[in-house]
Amino acid sequence: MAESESLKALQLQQNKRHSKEQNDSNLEVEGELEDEEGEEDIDDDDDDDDEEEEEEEKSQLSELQQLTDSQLVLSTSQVEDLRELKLETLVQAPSNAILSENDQCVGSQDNSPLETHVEAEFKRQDGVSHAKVLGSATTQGAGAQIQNELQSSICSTSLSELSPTSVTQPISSASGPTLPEPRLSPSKAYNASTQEADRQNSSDLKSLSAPIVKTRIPDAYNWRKYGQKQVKSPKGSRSYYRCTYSDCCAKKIECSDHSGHVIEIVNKGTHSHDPPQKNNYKRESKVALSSRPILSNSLMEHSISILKDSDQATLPKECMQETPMIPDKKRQSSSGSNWNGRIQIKEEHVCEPEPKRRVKKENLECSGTLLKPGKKPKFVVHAGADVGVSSDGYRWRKYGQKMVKGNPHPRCMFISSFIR
DNA sequence: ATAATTTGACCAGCA
DNA sequence: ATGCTGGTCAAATTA
Ligand SMILES: [Zn+2]
Repeated sequence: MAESESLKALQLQQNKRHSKEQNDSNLEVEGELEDEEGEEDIDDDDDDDDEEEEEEEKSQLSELQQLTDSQLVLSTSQVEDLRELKLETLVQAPSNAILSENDQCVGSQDNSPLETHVEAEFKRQDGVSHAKVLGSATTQGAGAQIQNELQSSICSTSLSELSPTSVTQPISSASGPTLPEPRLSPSKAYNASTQEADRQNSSDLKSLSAPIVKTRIPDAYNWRKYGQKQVKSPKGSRSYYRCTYSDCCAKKIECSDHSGHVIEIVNKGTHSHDPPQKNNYKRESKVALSSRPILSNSLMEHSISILKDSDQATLPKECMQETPMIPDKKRQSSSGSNWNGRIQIKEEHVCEPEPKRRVKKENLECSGTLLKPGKKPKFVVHAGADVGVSSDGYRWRKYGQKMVKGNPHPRCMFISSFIR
């Protein structure tokens, strides 16, 4: 077992190294399964040709329009809306929507293959610290944050109806106009971050009737991946993302199964800001074009389970096993594609920040004088005048200044000017 | 040149 | 103490 695992890992790595060659073969493979919808997954091979990207996107868009038109009634004149709506419409649950104000939901038909589930699980544990949770369960406003996030894929209205125990109910998603606007440009950070899973998918995915699964749940925020781990027990991987917004400490963890499908997303912490909304960028349009369809593809055949929780301790591993899929079937799938497409989204609100935080090495160095080889100690002192005695007691002379992205303030470089 | 991702190492908590 | 695991860091790599 272990051997096969490592072998797989090796292969994966090779895939990465020679992704382009791999792409070719993958394309062949995919070719068999999506003759008709093949156009949708241009993203697969667009690594090389930036130039054609746009054109392809345009054509893709028209394809999209056709597709969507066939599925539901949309005014095609509103291309913008269409782009946004694509996702939601696809995500839309069958007609038995709970939603009453389905003005927002563009006429959903039953032919959508997909269900959307909202699961809320609130386990009361020993009473402590869960008042908050319950609060958020019963009052809609408890977390604007949560609302925001949920809204991006699911109608928020149903949330208020969730019972405190554990509910799974199909709802109609698509909160069209009410969306804070969308998941837009996570694109870059995001697309890239999916690559690994994508590659896996492209090889494993064969038997799925849908095109490529770009495993990514849209949300309006930009995430940067800062870690990934292989996990054994459910066998898969876990990706760690952090919100790119400065000073925002929101994180999320994506758990994928062995074939790279995201089976669970855990949101940790709350954003200290509103979802980014940059429509003024030129690139944005492009990005939007390319990213939205991708996302929608990914969601087409999924069910999404959203699971709210305040504390991971309340959700032991059982849940992990519960959610992914029916245990019986999961094994034998020849291509590992029996994954039933359910993604669980979980909200976690940690009261106290990260008890687990690793101690910064700088601190270690400072205190313990143990220096990693090749690491230089770094000291940060308060800025003073261009020349003069700084708060560290030494005299520095400014010799440069540059702007650093993401930081409104310029970075000034100082050189020690020896005095007496 | 710059920023984002990958990936092995590291740390802390737990059994 | 030992090993395992989840989470994070950061150098190297990639885009
Ligand atoms: Zn944020």
